[in-house]
Amino acid sequence: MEPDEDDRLDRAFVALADPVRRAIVARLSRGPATVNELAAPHPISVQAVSRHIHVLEEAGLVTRTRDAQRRPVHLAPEALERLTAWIDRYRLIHERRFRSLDALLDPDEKDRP
Amino acid sequence: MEPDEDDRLDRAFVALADPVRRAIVARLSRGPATVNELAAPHPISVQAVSRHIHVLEEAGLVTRTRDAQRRPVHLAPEALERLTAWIDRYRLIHERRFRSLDALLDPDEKDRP
DNA sequence: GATGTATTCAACTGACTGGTTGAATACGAA
DNA sequence: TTCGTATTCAACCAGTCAGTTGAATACATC
Repeated sequence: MEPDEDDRLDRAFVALADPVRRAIVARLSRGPATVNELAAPHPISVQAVSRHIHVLEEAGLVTRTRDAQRRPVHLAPEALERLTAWIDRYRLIHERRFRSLDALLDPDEKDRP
Repeated sequence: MEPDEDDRLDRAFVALADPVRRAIVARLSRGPATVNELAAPHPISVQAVSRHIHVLEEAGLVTRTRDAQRRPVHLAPEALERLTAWIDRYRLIHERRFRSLDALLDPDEKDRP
């Protein structure tokens, strides 16, 4: 059951922990781009960016296609959804618990927006 | 302008990149806990967990109170919101762009669920 | 086939990180 | 004051990671 589901989530969090990779994701949200295009804004070598993209790919955050010698990179929004799902899960558990605590301390306000 | 706003976001992403720290966040969503309580489920030393909590605190993901010699840790859901806000921002930009591309290629389906 | 461009592979390096153990601090209880 | 518990500080170590440069691969064009 769920062989590497946890692994994928972990890789996604690790991938977004790097500011360069987050910048790449931000750029890709506006459309696919090649490695060179993605490297241009950053003061690091193209090779380094290539490896960043590989990390994002392993995390399922991006996919790649072929176009002659180019390898355009595309955002894979499902992986981003998995991340927000994880975060929201615990955020909502916390919030729900908080509300019921409020209700406990202040029983008159049981039905509040 | 926004002195360390970026820094806070970065620390939050880095903090959640570690599975132990994510487990701590998950546990705290069900209510505050002491360092010892948080360390119990993990096969590492209490000192190590103490440092994990410190990282979470620096990222603004948790806060701490005093109770005699205990230092209960509480979840700070606003930081989690900042994370989802970042992710959703680019996820939505991507999705919006995708829809308008669809409409361009297939102009008849302008109003689809 | 030779050249140029886009990308990746390989080997190396310095910095950071997560773990350890041992000592220190803070506080309540006896 | 002494003892026990909770937590943190400090020094150390091994592994990981992001960057580098140089060589290799893949493809289009000349």
